[in-house]
Amino acid sequence: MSQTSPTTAENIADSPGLGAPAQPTPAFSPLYQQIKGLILQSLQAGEWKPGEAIPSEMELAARFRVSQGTVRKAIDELAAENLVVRRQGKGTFVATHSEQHVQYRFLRLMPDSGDLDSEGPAQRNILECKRVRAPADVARALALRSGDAVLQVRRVLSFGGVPTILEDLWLPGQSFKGLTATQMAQYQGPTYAMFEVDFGVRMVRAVENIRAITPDAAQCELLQVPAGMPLLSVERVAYTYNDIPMELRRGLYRTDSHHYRNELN
Amino acid sequence: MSQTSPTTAENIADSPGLGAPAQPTPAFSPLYQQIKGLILQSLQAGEWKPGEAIPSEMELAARFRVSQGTVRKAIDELAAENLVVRRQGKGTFVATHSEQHVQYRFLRLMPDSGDLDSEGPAQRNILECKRVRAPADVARALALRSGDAVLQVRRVLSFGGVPTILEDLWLPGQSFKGLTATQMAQYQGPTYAMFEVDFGVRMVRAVENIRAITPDAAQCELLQVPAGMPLLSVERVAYTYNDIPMELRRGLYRTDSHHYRNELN
DNA sequence: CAGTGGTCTAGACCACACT
DNA sequence: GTGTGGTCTAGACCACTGC
Repeated sequence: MSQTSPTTAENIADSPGLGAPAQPTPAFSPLYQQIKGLILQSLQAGEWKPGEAIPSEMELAARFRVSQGTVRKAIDELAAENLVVRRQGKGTFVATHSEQHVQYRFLRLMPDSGDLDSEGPAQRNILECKRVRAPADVARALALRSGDAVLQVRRVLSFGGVPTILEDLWLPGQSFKGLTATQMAQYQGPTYAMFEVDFGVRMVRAVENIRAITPDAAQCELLQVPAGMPLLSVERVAYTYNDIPMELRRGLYRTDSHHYRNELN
Repeated sequence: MSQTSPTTAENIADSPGLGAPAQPTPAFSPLYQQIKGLILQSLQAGEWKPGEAIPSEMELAARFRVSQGTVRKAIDELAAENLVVRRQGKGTFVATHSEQHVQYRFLRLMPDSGDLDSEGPAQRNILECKRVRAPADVARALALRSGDAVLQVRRVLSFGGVPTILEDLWLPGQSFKGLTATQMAQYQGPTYAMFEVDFGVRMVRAVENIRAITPDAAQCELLQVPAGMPLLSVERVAYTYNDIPMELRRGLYRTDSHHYRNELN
């Protein structure tokens, strides 16, 4: 394929036999972007599970009838977005939360000295896990209808025995059928890893809105914190593939011995 | 150069005649990394000023005796780090804060609806601008010795007439000789742009530590906020090329009508 | 039109991991 | 050794900008 058609509005033929609904490709985009899109579809469709290797660059090049370099550029972007991890000599793997290397994928809280791992594993205390009808704000964040079933989990995270985070999670009832408090409590490793393994839901990005607030009496009690101590309110929406919101999380962080760290580039 | 020496520990000859102290290149790295390093040196040395175009990929390839593709990969990384901006058909330009496209380069505060620009230009009220001897904590953050001269600026930023941010800036006295309150007040556009234009200091990245705090009486007064309202404490260290810290900034943000927004990938 | 960055290819070789 | 990702090259053509 020596630079034949690609520049004008034609796109790669939808790979047949995959059962994908062949959604119409809107406009022109570079070949490697189209390849990226196709690989993305396979990731979403679960053709390769988190932690598994995807086909080699040569195989993909053959499948899509393009050169290896083009596939490479597509995978480069997927790797830059943390959807995929390259390992020299071994292959390219679907990213997963189930690896201790990336313990706290989205948690930006750090002890004032050292890092979270130096404080040992977090203790998770599940206070509640119930099925409720989504309030308006929760429904809006999760792109549901008000009143739809959602699971609500309330828990306290402690580091080194000190209660540090109080958070509520809301999850679409549809996707998280059967989630129980014991399941939340007993699973070893990141909560997002459990979502992958038990529910096939993989979070790929998140957005946080942060404020300073004064906790109410109940919140102070749960965090064993004196009344009036200001806390960090962190509202996070986490998304799966395709920008579908799959979790709303409202956390209160103690910031007297920890801080929220953000690196700006 | 058909793949001759590059893989073993040899590195590119230091480009002669540039006056650079030819600091010894430590170990092996891919060719494109070495090229990236050389371009970086030129950026640091000020061979091309912010906003200016750097030589074309072909020119750089000729200068460094490598292929255009190798230069391209080097520039790709520099662009990913926001040190350089590519513009198709025009060239590659040294990144600058002096463009309204990137108004608030490091400020993550957003109004609860809309964005900062929708609130019109921020009003800056300079309260103080004085030369002081660096306290221990400031000195540590700026990699100075305790007692070294630093400039301290205190100001209030208002959006739509509402005081929203109270912040103190500390700058190394050495690099910011002659900075005055009127200069801070009169300059149109981003403060970081003024640093570039007037002092030749370009900030390329920053790290922020965030906490919830209760302001003292003086702070409440300055922000015209009731006593006891919790505020976001944002401590930022901004770095120039080579990871040299050049600014410490301690800000207090109102988060009753705004929030700190962070996107996690 | 010429010059710039952007895309695509094809082939070579290197570094690494496994067997 | 074989297979994987990683680097490097050389050459072609496309898309955008400005003269």
